[in-house]
Amino acid sequence: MQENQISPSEWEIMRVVWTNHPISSREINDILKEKKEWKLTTTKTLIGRLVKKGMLSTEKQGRKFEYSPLVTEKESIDESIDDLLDQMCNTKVGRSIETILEKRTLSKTELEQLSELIKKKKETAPNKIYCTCTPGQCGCVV
Amino acid sequence: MQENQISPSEWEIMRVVWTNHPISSREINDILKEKKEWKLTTTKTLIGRLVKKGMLSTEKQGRKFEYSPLVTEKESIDESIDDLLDQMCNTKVGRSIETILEKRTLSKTELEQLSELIKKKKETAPNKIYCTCTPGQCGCVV
DNA sequence: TCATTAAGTTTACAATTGTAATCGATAATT
DNA sequence: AATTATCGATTACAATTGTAAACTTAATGA
Repeated sequence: MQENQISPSEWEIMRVVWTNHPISSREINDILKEKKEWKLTTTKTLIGRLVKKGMLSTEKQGRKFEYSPLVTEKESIDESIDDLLDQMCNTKVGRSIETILEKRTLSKTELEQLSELIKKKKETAPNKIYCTCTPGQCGCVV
Repeated sequence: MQENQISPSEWEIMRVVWTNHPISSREINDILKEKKEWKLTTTKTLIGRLVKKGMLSTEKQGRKFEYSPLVTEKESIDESIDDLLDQMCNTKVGRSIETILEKRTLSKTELEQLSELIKKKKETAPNKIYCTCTPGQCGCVV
């Protein structure tokens, strides 16, 4: 199936480790206590899977283990976004960004940065986006 | 687990049906022939699951069935995006959009529309985005 | 009419994921 | 030293997903 992605539950663990590391399984579990009503063993299972997937490193600290991330949060987020966008036609990406912008709140600064970036992109932007979908999977007239 | 989402393989089917409907299972399979080397039965299984999930409607047309979408492509795309963004801190959304813009090519028209939208959003944008993450799951200083 | 197609349905089976109990080793406590 | 509390590791088990064979029924062609 898919090549070693981070599942939603695993993502919860990763966020904790990205924020605090090195960190022990108990500490991870404590942090997630209210949000997810997981038993300690559940947390441990997820940690184990993340270690096996190469997402977390372990270091024996005395008798216990301390975990640290082997991938960055940005990397992982970007990958998820890519996976998502790869599922749709190129010509739908623009509209999707619009939808995000409509629904989510960004700060003035963030919007300003986006404006800048867009201005720059406009210089080299094509007049038309070409669809590369399998014929029959999108209605674009290329 | 997750509430009736569309899996990647199912998504392939949906794209075909969104583009061409009503459509029969054989036609769907023909369209996907080169992209996915699925047996006809595989296609049928996926169609069956989508019908069960309420994503496709069936209509008996003589002896065979014709399938049509019960959800729109935009709805589905937006939902996927929401699921993804919900996994991250509010304060990371802006940066994520930037990343998309950097990596994907948008047309002049699309960029123009985004500019417009951003301009409008700026009027009501806050100076700061507030993080609502579980403490310990992100490093934002709120 | 009888065999062959073709449609959908049922069954299958491994991998992934969500969730957790149990086990074995080690450390801390009494 | 004996007991208990902790760790990580192993095992468990159902739901979802990817992928497909087998089955049933109805239609079509010989």
